[in-house]
Amino acid sequence: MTTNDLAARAHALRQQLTRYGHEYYVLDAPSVPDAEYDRLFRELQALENAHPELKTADSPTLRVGGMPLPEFSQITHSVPMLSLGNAFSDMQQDDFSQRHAELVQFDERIRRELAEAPIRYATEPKFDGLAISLLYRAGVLVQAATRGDGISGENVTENIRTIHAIPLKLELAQPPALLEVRGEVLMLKRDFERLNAEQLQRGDKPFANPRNAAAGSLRQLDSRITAQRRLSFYAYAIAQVEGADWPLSHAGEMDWLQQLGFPVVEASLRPVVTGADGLADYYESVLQRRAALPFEIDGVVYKVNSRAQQEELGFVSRAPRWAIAHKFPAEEALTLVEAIEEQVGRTGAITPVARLQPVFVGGVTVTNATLHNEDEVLRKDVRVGDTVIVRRAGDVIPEVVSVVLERRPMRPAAGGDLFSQGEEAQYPAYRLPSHCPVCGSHVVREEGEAIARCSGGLSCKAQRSQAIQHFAGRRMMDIDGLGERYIDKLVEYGYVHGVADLYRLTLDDLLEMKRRADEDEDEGITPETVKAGKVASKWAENLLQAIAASSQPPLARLLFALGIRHVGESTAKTLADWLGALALIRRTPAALFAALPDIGGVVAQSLADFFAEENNEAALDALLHYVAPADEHAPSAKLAERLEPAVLLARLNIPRLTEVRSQQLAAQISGLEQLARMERRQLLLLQLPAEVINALADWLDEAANRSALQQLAELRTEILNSLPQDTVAAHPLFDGKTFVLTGTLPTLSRDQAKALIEAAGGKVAGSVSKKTHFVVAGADAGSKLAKAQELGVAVLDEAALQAMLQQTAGE
DNA sequence: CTCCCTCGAGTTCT
DNA sequence: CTCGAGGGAG
Repeated sequence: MTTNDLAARAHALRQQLTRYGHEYYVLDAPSVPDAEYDRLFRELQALENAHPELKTADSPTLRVGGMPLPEFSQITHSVPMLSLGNAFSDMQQDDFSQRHAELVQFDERIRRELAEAPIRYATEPKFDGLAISLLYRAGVLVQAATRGDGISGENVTENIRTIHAIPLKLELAQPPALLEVRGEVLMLKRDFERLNAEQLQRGDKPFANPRNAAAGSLRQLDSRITAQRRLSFYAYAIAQVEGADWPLSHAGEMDWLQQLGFPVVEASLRPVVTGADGLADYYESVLQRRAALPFEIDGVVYKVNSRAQQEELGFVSRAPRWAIAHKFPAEEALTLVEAIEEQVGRTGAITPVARLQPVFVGGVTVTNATLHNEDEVLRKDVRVGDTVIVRRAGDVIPEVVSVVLERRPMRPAAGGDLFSQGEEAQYPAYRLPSHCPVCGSHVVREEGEAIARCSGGLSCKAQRSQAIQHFAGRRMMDIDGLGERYIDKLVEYGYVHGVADLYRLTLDDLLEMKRRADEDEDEGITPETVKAGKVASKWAENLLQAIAASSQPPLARLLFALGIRHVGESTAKTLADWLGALALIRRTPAALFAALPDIGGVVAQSLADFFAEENNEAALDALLHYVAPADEHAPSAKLAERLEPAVLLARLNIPRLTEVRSQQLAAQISGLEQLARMERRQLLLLQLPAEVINALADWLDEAANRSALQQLAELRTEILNSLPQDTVAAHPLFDGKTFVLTGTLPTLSRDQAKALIEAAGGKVAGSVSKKTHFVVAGADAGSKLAKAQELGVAVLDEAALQAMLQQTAGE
């Protein structure tokens, strides 16, 4: 055969196989026997292997998967994958009338917004699977991504290609230039059961539920494994279309998707209904059919059918206002409280946890449920030995709903006190221990706070171990391979006392620790031990490398990693941006911290306390032997305005000295240094109410206060002198303005645009609110643009932004 | 002083 | 994901 003949044959085979596959997997109506399909498939495979140049992006041979990937790459969604709001309250299984009332409310709200009636709603089941975005260019599947955080997700194209129900190529002579389809990957109940049977046969662990099985299968780096799992897909939305007409209603979208070859849920499960009654009928009917459906669902979804109306309704923060999820009541189960134990968190927070008799609810076996805090336990009056109703709240975290009092071992006497004296003693109400269950330190509950804390600080093993866990976390120092189990052991056996010790660990330490840990848990030495030794040394080498690799973190990550109370990712970034260097941050007094944006009295004091504490100082010094922030810089030029004497005075917590009085005071003195030297009689000359002056004088009479003020003044001068001298004055059009970026800009990346705006004195925020001054929108802008238009916020494109920036040069 | 929003912290299971 | 606390605006 000539090359042309071969190409033609390959093309014909692909067409034939694609058609047969569609008949089999989407239409569920095969027209040829499986053997015939297999024969053609192998012919194409052989042809492509012999002539790799004949391979195409839409070939059915891709369905068997390819080489394992080292990791998934990240993909930014050009249209964010939003989550759906849920306007309905959790309720009992069969509270029909309340459900109806809430639907009427929902429908009324939509009608009010649209000033139109009645409203037509497209409906569909809410699949319990994984949301996926599929991108087709010129009709060929080129990219598939998971939802991730909604903004960016993982590139799972290879795996998605192995799902036969997903077309690799659209059934159109003239496909749209661009089409982005959203839908759900899931595993049918029958495929789930078959997979679990196979898993058991192989001696592998079965999956807890179809959702986990689907997620586990899709997240395989080796797509050949994904190919062996029977995953299904249902499309439910279009995110982008170019080069074709976008249907005018949601139902129209669904019909079009079906024509294009996408599996969509059968028509009787997605009727277009009218008004609250229509929604209620639909809800009840799907609830009835739930068990008989081939896939798992956790509720239904209502969408305003008309796309024009959808646009009119727009978005609120992260969810469309024209689509809403109506979840079925969470499955509940009864179980026994075997014990109530306390966990000690990183900050010392003591959390009571109910240890439950294992019970299968909502797709997983639940054995623990948090009881949050003392008040919560008492409010629900959960006691050891009680039978409780458990459910998985928000679909994830197990929750004790209530106690079944009738089943309490000592039944209360009818009409009388709940318990007689003796019974009360036997089944006592819960009491939070007065001493930490781990280290025995006192448990302290601050006035007005819900949470009680262990006062042991880092001398408490639980807190120390979790402080190290936090330090190693992905968003902090990102030390891979250092899991909870090993950290606990390293602390327990005394290899690690503080975070600095991590950097002193040797290969021998790690292997010894692991050996001891294994001995403690398993019984004795197994024949596997020799083999395990090799695996262990690999693990230990990797870990040492990961630890070494973490020695030059960005300052913000290091600060976050220190685990200072009230200092999370965002506050750490503020500190790094504004103050620039750890050495400066370490000697910054509370008043100066509090002068920074989004840092108030509590956070500022927490910071100052942390760095003043000797143990922390020592630990930090030790750490700095091994770790140096990579991006330290001079304080931000913008700091100057934050260091105004009036601002600092107001943050010193001097009695009676309010914001206004601070300004008046600042105007009358030449600087903080002068104030720090003033005697009472000099203060009396100030133009301020006598009581303010007296309070100020009393405050200054405390030697500690006076020297703190003196030091603050000196530090202020020092910082001002260290500020970059050649700073251009902030751009008047940008200074203090808040910008929000959305969509893809033609030439600038998101980070570049952000840097430009910040350099000009502007602030870049994540979401649009009344306080936003400008929204910079690029291609495929999503909800933020809609929100901006809704709030009447000025919208710029990249060119307009550049033009605004250019005006700096002119001035 | 009172709202509203953002940030921090805690949590379960595979 | 959800709750509570902190920060800042009105």
